[in-house]
Amino acid sequence: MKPEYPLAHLFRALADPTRLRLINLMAGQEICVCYFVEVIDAPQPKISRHLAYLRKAGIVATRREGKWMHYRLIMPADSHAAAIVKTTLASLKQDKELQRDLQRLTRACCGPKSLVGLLGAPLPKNHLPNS
Amino acid sequence: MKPEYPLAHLFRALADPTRLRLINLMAGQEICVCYFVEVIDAPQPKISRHLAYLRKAGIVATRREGKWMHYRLIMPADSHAAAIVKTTLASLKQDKELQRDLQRLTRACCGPKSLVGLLGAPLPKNHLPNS
DNA sequence: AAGTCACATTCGCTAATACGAATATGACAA
DNA sequence: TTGTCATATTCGTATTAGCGAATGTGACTT
Repeated sequence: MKPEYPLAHLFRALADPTRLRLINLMAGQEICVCYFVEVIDAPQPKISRHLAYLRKAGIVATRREGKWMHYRLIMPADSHAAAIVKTTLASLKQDKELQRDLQRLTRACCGPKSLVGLLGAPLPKNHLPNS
Repeated sequence: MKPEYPLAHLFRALADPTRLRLINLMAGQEICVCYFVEVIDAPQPKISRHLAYLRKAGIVATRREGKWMHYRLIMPADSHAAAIVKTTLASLKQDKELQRDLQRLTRACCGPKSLVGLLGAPLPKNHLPNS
C-alpha cells in the first residue's frame, strides 16, 4: 500500500468488486456482518477481510452490539474524497446486480420469513452518512 | 483485471501514484510523451507502460505526430465515471507535489530555455476534455 | 468454568501488478 | 538502405493482493 497521494488509497479501496458490493449494501444503512455474509454469499473470512480493508481505508466505521458487529459508511473528511464516494454510491445504485443484492438484504432482514440461521440477528438501522 | 463492475476498472487505473501524476499533467493539455519522461523523471518504459494502462482503461487517447505521441484525457461516456475523473483532477490540482510537476512542465516546454534533449519537441496544445 | 456464537486473524498459495533491463517498432533523415 | 530518434513491448523478477482453510478472540449462555 503506497502512501503517496491520499486519493490513491481511496481508489484502491474502491477497486474491488466485493468491496463495491459491501459499500452498496451500506448505502444509507448500518449493516450487521451476518447479513453481508448472507447476501454476498461468500465465506465469512472473505467478507471480514474486505471489511477490515475498508475500515483501514477510513471509509467505514464499526459499532459493537454484543456479539454482533455493525458496519456503516463514513464520509471522508476531504471534500473531494467524499464527492467520489457519493458518486460511487450513485453509480452502484444503478447496477442491476447490485440492486439484487439490496433485494436480498431486504428479504434477509425484513422479509416475511427471515432466512434460517439469522433469526434474532439485529436489524439494520437507518442512518445518514454524515452530510 | 476483473471485469465485474465498470467503475472497478476506473478505480484501478486511478490507484497508482505515477498514473495520477500523468493524469494531472494532462489536465487541460495534450502532452507529448517526452515531457512526461522529463517531468516525472522516471525511465521511459515505465512512463510508457502506465500510459498504456490508462489507454486500455479508456481514459486517455493518443495522437501521433511523426515520431511523437501525444496523450490527452478523454472523459468516460458514463456520467458517474466522468464525474469521478473530474473530481480527481480537482483534487490533484490542490496537491503541492503535483503543482511542482506542472511547474516543471511549464519550464520544460515553455520556459526561457528548454531542457537539453527536448529542443524541437512538439509543444503541448490546449484542448478541452469533452465537456 | 466450559461451551457456543459472531466475527477476526493467520497461514500458505496463486494470481496480478510494477519494475528495471533489454529489445522491438515505426517514423523520419541521410 | 542504414541509421537514429521517440516510443512501445517483452522478459525475468520482486512485491502485492485475494483467496480458502484453519485457527484465534471476545461476548454471551449455561
